[in-house]
Formats: sequence, C-alpha cells, structure tokens
Amino acid sequence: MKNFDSYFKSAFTVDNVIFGFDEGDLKILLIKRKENPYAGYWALPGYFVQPDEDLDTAAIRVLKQLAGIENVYLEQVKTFGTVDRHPFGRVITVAYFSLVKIADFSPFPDNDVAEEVRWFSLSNIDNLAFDHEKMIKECFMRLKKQVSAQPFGFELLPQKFTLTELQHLYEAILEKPLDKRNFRKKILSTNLLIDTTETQEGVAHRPAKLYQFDIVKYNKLLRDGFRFEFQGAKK
Amino acid sequence: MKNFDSYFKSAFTVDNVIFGFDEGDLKILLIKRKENPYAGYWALPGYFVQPDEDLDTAAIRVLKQLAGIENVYLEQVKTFGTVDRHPFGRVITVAYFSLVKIADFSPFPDNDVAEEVRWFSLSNIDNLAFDHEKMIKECFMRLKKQVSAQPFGFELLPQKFTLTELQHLYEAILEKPLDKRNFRKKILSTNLLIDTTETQEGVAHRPAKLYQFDIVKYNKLLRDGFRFEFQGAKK
DNA sequence: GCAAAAGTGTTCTCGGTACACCCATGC
DNA sequence: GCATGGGTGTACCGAGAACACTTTTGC
Repeated sequence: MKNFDSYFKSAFTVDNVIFGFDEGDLKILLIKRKENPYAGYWALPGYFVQPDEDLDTAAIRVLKQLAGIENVYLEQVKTFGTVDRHPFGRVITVAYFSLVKIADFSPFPDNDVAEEVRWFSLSNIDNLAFDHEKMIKECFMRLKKQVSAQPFGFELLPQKFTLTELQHLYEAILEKPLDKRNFRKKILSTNLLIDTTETQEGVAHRPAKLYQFDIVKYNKLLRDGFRFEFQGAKK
Repeated sequence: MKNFDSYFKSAFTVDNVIFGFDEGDLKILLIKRKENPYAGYWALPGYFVQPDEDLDTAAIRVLKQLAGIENVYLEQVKTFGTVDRHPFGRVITVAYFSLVKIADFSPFPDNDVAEEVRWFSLSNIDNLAFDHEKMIKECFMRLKKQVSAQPFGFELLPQKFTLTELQHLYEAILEKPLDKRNFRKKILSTNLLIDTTETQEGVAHRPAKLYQFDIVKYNKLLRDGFRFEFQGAKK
C-alpha cells in the first residue's frame, strides 16, 4: 500500500473575526500576541485545532480561551491556505465570523497566547499578524451580503435599541446613507421589532422609543424560507 | 519556546463538486476509487494537497489528474473537518465547486486513484465515500443561491443554446417550474444573450433560435456591482 | 426659545406576476 | 393535417424611492 506519511505533516488553526458595533462604528476584536510567531503584533483571536477536536468546537474554545467570549454563534467563512502564510510550517486556517453586542462582554485574555484583548475600529486596523487583514476583508464582505439578505444586525446592538441606532448600524455595514422614512417603514413592516413601551432618558432632544428584536418570530420565518432585501437607494 | 510538533500531524485534501447539465438533469462528476480508503466506492474527485502547494492550485491539479478536466473556474465553498471523517488520521478537506458544459469534456482518469469517471444524476447519488454526500448537498445549496443572484448557469450549457434549454436548467437548479414568458422577458432584458441568427435543425417542431452568452458584457456588469434576482412565482 | 434628534405619508415608477393563443417544422 | 414545442403581449399589483415638515425634550 502507498505511504501517506508525508501528507500528515501539516497543522490547522481557526481564526475568529468578531464584529461589534459601538458609537456608530463597526469594530473588530483583536488580541495582542505574546507568543511567536508575531509576538507583540495584534491579531485575530485564533489558535491551533486540537488533534481530536472538530473545527466548529475549536473555534468556540479558542474564542473563549483567548478572549473570554462565549455563547456566540460562529459561522465558517473561508479557509486560507497559502503555502508560506505561517513561519513554522504548513498551516491552513479556517476563518469564522460572528456578530456580538459589545456591551455584553468584557473580553479578557485567559491564556498565555494573548497579552491583551481590545476592540478596534474597522478603519483603524493596520499591520496585523499573518494574513489577518485579508481575512477581515473577506468577512466584512460576507457581513455586507448577509445584512442585505436578512434583517441581521440585531446581534450587534444592545437588547433595547432605537430605530436610529439600528439605521446607523446598517449604514456602517453597507457603507452608505439610508433614507430615514423608508428605512423605518421597511424594518417595521417585517413585524420583527417589539415596541417596549420604554423611551430613552436624559437626552437633550425628543426621546426615542426603544425596540426589542423578536427572535422567536424571526426563527419561525427563517424556517419558512424567509427573504429580506435591503439595498437602499441614494447611489 | 513552546513545542508545536504535536499539531503538525494532520493532512488536508481538496474535493471538487463539479456540476454539469444534460437531458434536463443536473449531474455531478464522480470517480470510482481504486485506492483505500473506500476502494471501489464512488467519490468526489479529490486528493491530498501537496506540502508546497496552495489550496486553489491543488484543486485544479487534482481535478485534472483524477478526471482529466481542466480550464474550469473553481470556487471554494466550505471546509469539512470532523475528527473521524478519514480512517487514516486527521484529515480536513476543502470543498470546491464548479459548473461545466458536459459536452466540452471527455473525463478520463489519469491517475492511479481513479478507476473510472462518470456523470451521475443528482437524484441517483447514493452511498458515496467519506462525507461526500454532505458536501454535495452544501454545494447544491450554494448553486441555488448563486443562480438566483446572478444570471449564472451559462457555464452549464453548450455554447449555443435555446431559451427553453436555459429555462429547464434554471428549473432544475431552483427545483420549481417557471413561467415561459416571464422567464424570457427577464433573461432577455439583461441584454446578456446574443442572438446567433442560427436555429435548431432536425427537430419535429418549430426550430428554436440559438443564443450565445455575452461574457464580455457580463464581466463588465459584474465589476460595476451588478445585481440579478431570480425567484419565479408559482408557489 | 432654540438646538437636536424623533417621528410621520404620499406620489411615482418599475419590475414581478398571471395568463392563452398562433407559428413553424417533421412526419 | 396533426403533433410538438417555439414564440409572443398586456393588464394588474406591490414594493422601492424620493422627498419636508411637525413634535418632543433639555438647557
């Protein structure tokens, strides 16, 4: 029988691209690496997959260990496998992405790989380890697509939010301004927002109503093959 | 410094899900394996990635060696990495997919892995090696999505085709009937079809016009962020 | 009373959908 | 002349887009 040993010499890792939203700005969670290669560099929270561990499981574990974040939905995006992307040998990496509410987590490094964990504005990201910038770009494109196809984005906001906050989020992801009336009409027409009868407090203008996302109804719609289209005009 | 050796013991492969279309039926290219594991089973044309080879390159090479098919556009779809999916050790695989014109190729095995190569109707696929059925399912979903978002599918037809052939293709992918007049109106309104002034010959009914796909115009549109939506009614 | 953001309706246009009959060919 | 699939037009409806003014609060 043929000998396959020479193939069993590579390793694989998972990298997580975690999006958050704050102060009208899309952010990404990065860690400062303590370990070589790229010690001292900022990087996506990612690490080797254990020999007896599934990919999805590894992504979840690594995110918890490196950044202290758990209970988020991770979705596989793409696999990167250029020959020389890792100085220690042949390493291919599977990129995962997620959307989280920044306020729900206080990320902290719980592992000897990460020295620091921080949210970075998408526009401030620079000089990352490995090919992580390329990975972020791919995931951002995926996010854009998803947000136009499903009323996503609720994952990125606090539980109760105003319609204007939601609109700003969409504008940040789609990178274009949206019409206020049309946006509201469209979002409300899905009937996926619950009007908590509460309003903002302590703002120097008319206080906005607070809404909640109706997850139960949303999941029901998804099962029925639900479609949602969001483009917005004003080219 | 930490020792990473234990991570460098896995292998990875690429598997190609190649769709073709013939006699009103969506087909997939499979090989009959000569080699263990799963010798004698039908499987997707896939193999180990060489240590110094990029993923995309490997997918192209493997497709040529195992099935004699080259010059097709391969797109990465998803990575499968369940712990025990391969009996020889930890092997994760990256699935690629493509659409081809069946008539353009005469697939033949040019490698000691494949004993036979054949097109199988999507509905006739059964008892494949590894987790290949799952991979096909994922790729078919991707195909469905793409076909609704872009006027795809031309890759699956001969260079000159009739509108009815194109409609049958869409119906096979979307798994639902479409209205003839609306289909034609919509497809022609993209201006992506060139009317070769030729017609069918030797058919026992009014011969249909033959069209060609305008690739140049299509690529131009794609660059400008072109959108195309195809759902079809008749729920 | 003024600044600042919240909230609200109507008109127009365009694309999607439903639907039925005549046409060209081979035999 | 008949069977077979090719080819064509119209009316209706709904969703997207454009667009400006009043309301509520804090200071």
